[in-house]
Amino acid sequence: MVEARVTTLADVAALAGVSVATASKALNNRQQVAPTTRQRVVEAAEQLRFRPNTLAKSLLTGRSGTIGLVTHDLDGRFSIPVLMGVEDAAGTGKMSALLCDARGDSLREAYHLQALLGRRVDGLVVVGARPDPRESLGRLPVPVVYAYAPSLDPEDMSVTVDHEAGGRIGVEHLIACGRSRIAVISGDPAYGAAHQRATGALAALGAAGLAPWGGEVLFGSWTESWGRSATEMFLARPDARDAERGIDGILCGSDQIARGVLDVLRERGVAVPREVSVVSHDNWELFATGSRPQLTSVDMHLEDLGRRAANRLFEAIEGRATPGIDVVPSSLVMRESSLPTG
Amino acid sequence: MVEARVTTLADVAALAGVSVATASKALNNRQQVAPTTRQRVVEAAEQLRFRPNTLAKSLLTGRSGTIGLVTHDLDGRFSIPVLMGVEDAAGTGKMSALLCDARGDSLREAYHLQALLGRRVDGLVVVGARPDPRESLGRLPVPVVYAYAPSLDPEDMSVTVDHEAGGRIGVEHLIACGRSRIAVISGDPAYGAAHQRATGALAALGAAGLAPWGGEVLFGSWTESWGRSATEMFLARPDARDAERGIDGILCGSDQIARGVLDVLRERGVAVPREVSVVSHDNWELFATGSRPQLTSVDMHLEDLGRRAANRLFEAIEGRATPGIDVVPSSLVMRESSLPTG
DNA sequence: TTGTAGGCGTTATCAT
DNA sequence: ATGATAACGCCTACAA
Repeated sequence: MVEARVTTLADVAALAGVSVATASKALNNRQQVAPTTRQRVVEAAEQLRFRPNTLAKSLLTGRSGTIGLVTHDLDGRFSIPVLMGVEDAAGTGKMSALLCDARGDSLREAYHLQALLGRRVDGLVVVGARPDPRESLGRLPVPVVYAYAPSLDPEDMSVTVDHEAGGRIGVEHLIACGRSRIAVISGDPAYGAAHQRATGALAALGAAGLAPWGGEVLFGSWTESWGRSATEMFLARPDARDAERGIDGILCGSDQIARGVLDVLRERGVAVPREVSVVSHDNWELFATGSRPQLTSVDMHLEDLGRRAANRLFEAIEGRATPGIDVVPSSLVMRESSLPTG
Repeated sequence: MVEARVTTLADVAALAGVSVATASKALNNRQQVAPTTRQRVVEAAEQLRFRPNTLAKSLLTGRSGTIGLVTHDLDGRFSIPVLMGVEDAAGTGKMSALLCDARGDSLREAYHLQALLGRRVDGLVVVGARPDPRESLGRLPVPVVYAYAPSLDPEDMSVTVDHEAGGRIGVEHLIACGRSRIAVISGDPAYGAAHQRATGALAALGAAGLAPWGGEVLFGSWTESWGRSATEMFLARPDARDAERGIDGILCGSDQIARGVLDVLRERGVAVPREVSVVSHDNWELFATGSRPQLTSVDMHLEDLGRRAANRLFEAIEGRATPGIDVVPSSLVMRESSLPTG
């Protein structure tokens, strides 16, 4: 399709036979213009498919109506929902989002930052690849909100997840299901989240006077394969399936891990949820609902997190900045892998 | 963090004790400025952390250095790699991308379109939620490239996937593995891709003088659950595991379907790939490598598709538009679920 | 080598 | 009610 020339307000004014000033007022619903004139201008604008040049307005107002979105794993599982939330919050207003993928590289991040600031974004949302706290970008000419991965500087604005609470919620649910011999399979120990979830789980167990089955939390990776290995390790213990002392619940660090767990349990003829109840983290629909049985999982509400980040940013842009970390509570999504009560 | 005031070229010029014109020349490496002056200007710029206002330049040049990205399923599996490719191609240059999620809603799409055109994007990439052809946006003031979902108008620029070839490739590989009794489990019949992949598969079978095992291609949905059901239907046939006439290969419409297929085959004690080889589509790493055995899968090279879309758009922006559909070839990624030869 | 002036498209102010 | 004009920040002739 060939491009047509871009029409300007001057074109509209000319066609309507008025000055640009009048045309501007007419189109912006200023009250100092005759109805008939306004009508003529509006028609001219429509006829010419006039679309005001936001850039010119921005130059004048100093506001671009644009925010910068810096992500660190566009291909990852966690950035996307956050981005959606941000986009959602922005879309409902008149904000647009410039997207950049820095891929965990701080040089690339710096480069993109320059480009965004040059485009005079009104603010920035920086989405981390992993939940671990990150370096602050420091003092910038526009407000910044750190999403998912909070900033190390408490004076910055961050919105993140309470992984410890996630672990707690998972265990509490298992206990509520009447389980007391609960094994905990966490993920990659290089991630703070793996430890925090474990800590929360241990706390909940402790509060009920329990200890994790097998004596300790297992760390590995966020993969199905690790879920399978860990489960096999557990089942290899002589008392694993003992009616009195065997496992009756498993908390997994992610849906993928849980997926591996379920596969092995099925192979070994362990009934889920009757014999062993399973709860996992992330509530990744695809994994959680594709499995048999479907997974009960802790949802981090990442899209909500993104929306909050955006809204906090908008407030900061309006001059009402709120330093500190905002924690979005997780919640449990119940499915078949854990039966409430028995 | 508190915001600092934004510095302008005038500030730099003032600090350096020159006119804005000279400052501009100095910073843009124009050759008509004394080295010492340039030095002073550069230092002033650095000291003030000067960052030229791209918007002002855009107003002047008529180029915003920005492209609009309209996606229809940010949460979906297929948009993201395409977006990554686009972002990648843009990032290497000096283009930035404005991201919008229209969520399959054409009203929302129109709304976002207005916003993007108002921001004077230099061009647009429209990414479909599904591969089926879509309505053209028609004549717009900037070039548009349709990615993944091609435009119905052949005069538009589109970059898409050859699903038929994908189906063909899958079957040809199975045949090359020595398989001849190949069942085909496709996906949701509401998707053109489901039919095209099936058509390609049938063509390849026909070329080898074969017909699909069971007589026809099965359509269902893109889920694991459907993969399981379909497999059970096949295995329920009396000759399914006959050494002479039984299934020895399965082509699946997606990795998720294949996942379900593998699960049931394992449960029934069917050895993969020895007894039955399995090939699927999409090559979604997470699914393809998490399964046992890992999946041989047809990769659509979506990131490459995104890059191509972006590059074609950039060419069009430069005035070298190339109407028509560009098809990115798929290729096979071999893993354990299909053994080459036997 | 440096500075002055005009203009990009829009809005707001101030005349008319 | 309408229009002329300045201003936003920058770049590029052209003049000095």
